[in-house]
Amino acid sequence: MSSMSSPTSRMPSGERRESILAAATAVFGARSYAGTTTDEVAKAAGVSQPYVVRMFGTKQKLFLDVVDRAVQLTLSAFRAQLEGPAETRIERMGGAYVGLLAERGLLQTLNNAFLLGGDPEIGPQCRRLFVDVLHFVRNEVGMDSEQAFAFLGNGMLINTLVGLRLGGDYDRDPDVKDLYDACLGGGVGAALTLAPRADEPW
Amino acid sequence: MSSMSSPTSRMPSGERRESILAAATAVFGARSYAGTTTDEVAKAAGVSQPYVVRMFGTKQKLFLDVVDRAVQLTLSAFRAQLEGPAETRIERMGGAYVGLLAERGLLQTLNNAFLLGGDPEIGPQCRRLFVDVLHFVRNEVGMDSEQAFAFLGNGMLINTLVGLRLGGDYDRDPDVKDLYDACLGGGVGAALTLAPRADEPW
DNA sequence: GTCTATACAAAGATAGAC
DNA sequence: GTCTATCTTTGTATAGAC
Repeated sequence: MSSMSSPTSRMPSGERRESILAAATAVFGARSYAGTTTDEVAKAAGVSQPYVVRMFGTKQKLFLDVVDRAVQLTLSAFRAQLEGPAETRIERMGGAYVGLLAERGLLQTLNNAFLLGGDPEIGPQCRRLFVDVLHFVRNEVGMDSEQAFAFLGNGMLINTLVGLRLGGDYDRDPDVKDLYDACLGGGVGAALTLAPRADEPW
Repeated sequence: MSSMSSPTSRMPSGERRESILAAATAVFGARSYAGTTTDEVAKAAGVSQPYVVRMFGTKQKLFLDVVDRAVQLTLSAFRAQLEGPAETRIERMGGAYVGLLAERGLLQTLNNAFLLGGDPEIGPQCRRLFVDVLHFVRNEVGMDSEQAFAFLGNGMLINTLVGLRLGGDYDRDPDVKDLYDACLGGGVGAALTLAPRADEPW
């Protein structure tokens, strides 16, 4: 077995790329875009810092790739719910959204991205991706304007609860409990299990 | 007239403090917590960088003061709508929320704060403040669990649209238009006028 | 109350070896 | 494909003058 430091065991570039993207999603989600260091991403992925930069060019490009992947994963999760009875479609999509919590940092990374509209390079891509999601729910899922509004608002509130790491207050504050229940319906249990706790790094 | 550089015209410490907090709100809202430099805050406030640090101790304390002020301003805006007919109260509160866009960066700063739940110092205070708002709408305004859920989700979606700076797409994309209309009701006009554009620094 | 000068640490990116 | 070493810039915070 090769020594742990120095050349981390070789890996096909596609797999390595995916594992760095997943690690970066966790770190960006917990620390924000600017608050993330390429070194922390590297450590989380088990590679060296210069290697991360070398593979993605710049931290900014890495972030853009992470955000794009996050949106594609989200759309895939939604698309998987298109088959099946239309009456419960939106509810199933909500469940799929909660399932995305299994991808550490994904929802929080999206919310972070959605705050960077003022950045000349990041802003335009984030707007495009958000509009992609909007077009998907309106045109492919067939939601009307009111449904899309409610669905997206629900999603953003879930992101907030997750980003705040408010789950620890669920059984300490009845108002918090009510909000979680209204927001997550049957998915509360999954959300509380999957979401990061206040004291976890991510 | 005293020269523009060197001792900026003296100002009572309370006023200076408030003007730095307002400037910092704009910068934090546009650049996130980690992405903000104390120097940029200083420039926006028209004072020197060391002076900002000296007045607030650390960048972190400055941020905590900014976030606290943002929540207090929000609660004040809501409280001002408590008098008047109960039937339209929630709607009026929504209007008051849009009015907060006049305070540059306030809504975006809040959303940024709500993503920092994993920070050992910032997280606990942000949870407390969010729960304060929740308690206010439930107990002082008297919203039921469903109303609070819808109201807060609506708010978070507004924050997202503002942070993304999606207003420029309002009359370019019918789906975006519908979303703005559903989300902001009669307040669309105000929102589009008050929110920062994609190319503005804040 | 406010500034200039500066010390010191952190982090992105590059060069080049294996 | 992956690492070590390092250059360079930036940014927080301190010291001390006015």
